[in-house]
Amino acid sequence: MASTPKVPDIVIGRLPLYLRALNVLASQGRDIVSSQELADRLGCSSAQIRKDLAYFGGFGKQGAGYQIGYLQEQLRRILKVEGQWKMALVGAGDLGHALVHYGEFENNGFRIVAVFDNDPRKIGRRIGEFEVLDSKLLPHLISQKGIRIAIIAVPAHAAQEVADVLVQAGVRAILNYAPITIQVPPEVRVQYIDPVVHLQSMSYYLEPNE
Amino acid sequence: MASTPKVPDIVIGRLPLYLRALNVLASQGRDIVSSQELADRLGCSSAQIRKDLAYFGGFGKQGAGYQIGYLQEQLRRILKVEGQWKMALVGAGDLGHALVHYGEFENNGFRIVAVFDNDPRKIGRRIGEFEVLDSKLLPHLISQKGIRIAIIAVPAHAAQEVADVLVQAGVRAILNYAPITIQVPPEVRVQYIDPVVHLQSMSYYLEPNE
DNA sequence: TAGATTGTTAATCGATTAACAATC
DNA sequence: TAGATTGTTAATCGATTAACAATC
Repeated sequence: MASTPKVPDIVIGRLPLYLRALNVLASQGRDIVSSQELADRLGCSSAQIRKDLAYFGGFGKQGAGYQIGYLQEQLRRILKVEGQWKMALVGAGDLGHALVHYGEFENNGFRIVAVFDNDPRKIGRRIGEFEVLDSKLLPHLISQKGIRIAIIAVPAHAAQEVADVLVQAGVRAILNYAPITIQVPPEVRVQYIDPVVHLQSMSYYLEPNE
Repeated sequence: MASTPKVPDIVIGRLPLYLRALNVLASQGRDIVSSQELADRLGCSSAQIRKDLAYFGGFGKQGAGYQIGYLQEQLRRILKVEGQWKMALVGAGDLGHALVHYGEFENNGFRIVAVFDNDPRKIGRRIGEFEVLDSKLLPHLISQKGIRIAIIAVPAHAAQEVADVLVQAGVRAILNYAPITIQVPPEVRVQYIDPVVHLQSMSYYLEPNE
C-alpha cells in the first residue's frame, strides 16, 4: 500500500516478460543476473529494466546484480501469480482443446476449472479432465466458483455475447482469442490474441515473393 | 516508392486492427465509416486513426468518411496481404493441430503449406490435409518452396534451435508460440504469442480472490 | 580497495492529442 | 449552401535513454 502510486500499463505489460526470462535462467541453474544480461536476452535496454523494477522497490545489489530466485518471488507477488487463478474457458473447438492441454498455465499462476460451449454436439463430451458444459450454466457456475478470469475461444460472431455474459457473471479479466474487438465496461481488462494481426504486422516488412 | 518514408512500427502494428474492424463492418453490409466510429469500436482516438492512415495517403472524403471497401483494399495492399503468404508450421502438437484447422488465415493473407515435427511418433501422421514431415526436411523444403514465414509451435527448449534452422533456410518472419524470447538477426521479424504473458499482465489489476 | 552494477535523475526522443483550416 | 469530417499542424504528454552518484 505504501509505494506503487501509479505504474504505467506498459510497464506492467513487461513484467511478465522479465519473469519469463528469469524462469528460463533459473531452470538453467543460474543464481544472479545483471540488468544488462537480461536486456540482451529480451532485446530491450538495461535502463528500462532497472527503471521498471524501481517502480516497486530496489531488488538488486549494486555491483552484483539481481538474485534470480528473489526477483522471481517479487515479480510473482507483484503480478499476483503466487497462487492459481481459476479460469473459465468458453469454446470447446480445436483451440479450446489446445488450451485445456496447454501445460504452461499451471506453473505460472492460472488453471482452467471449467469448459463451456453452446453446441449440443459438444456439450457433454470430454476434453482432458473436463466435461464440456452447456453455456447456459455459465453465469451460475462463474459466480458460484468466484471465477474472475475467462478465456474466449469462440467464433467472432459469438464473442461479444459471450463477453457480455461473462462480465455480468463477475469476470474481470478476459483473454480473447476471437478476432474482434469486444466492448466491455472500464473495470474489465481484455487482452487479445489474434495470430492474423501478428502476421499482418510482419508481412508489411517482407519483400514480395520472387 | 514515392511516399512512405519511415512509418513507425507502432503504426504498422495498428493497421491490422483497422483492417479487422473494417472486415467486420463490411460483413455487416456497411459502406462508409468515419474515423470516429472506427475509434469507438477500437477504443482509440479518431485522430490516431486519421494520422496513422495519413502516413500512406488520403483515403477518406472530408465531410463523409472512409469508403470501407476502398480502405480495405488499400490496407491489404499496404500490409501486403492481397495474396496468400505460404507458411511453414513447426510443431504438430495440440497447438499445431489447432493452427492447421484455424480458418482465419485463408481470407487474411496466409496459408500453412507444410507441417514439421521431430518426434518419430508424429512424423508421417496426418493433420487435416497434411502429412507431418520430419524436421530434417525443413531446410530443403523451405528454400525449395520459397517460404518466408514460419510458425513455431514447439516446446520452449526447442524453440531457439528451430528458429536458427528457419532463419538459415530463408525465413524472414516468425510467429513464435514458444514461451521464450528467441535470438534472431535484425533482418528477421518475430512476433510472440504467449497466453501466460497476457494473463499475468491482467492479474496485476485483479483484487485477490475473497 | 577497486571494480561493477544498481537506482535515479535529467535530457532526449517519440507518440498522442487537440484543434482547425481545407474541402467534400 | 450548411454540415460534417478529413488531413495536418502544433502542443502536449509520456516513455525511453543516457549518465552518474551511490554503494555493494
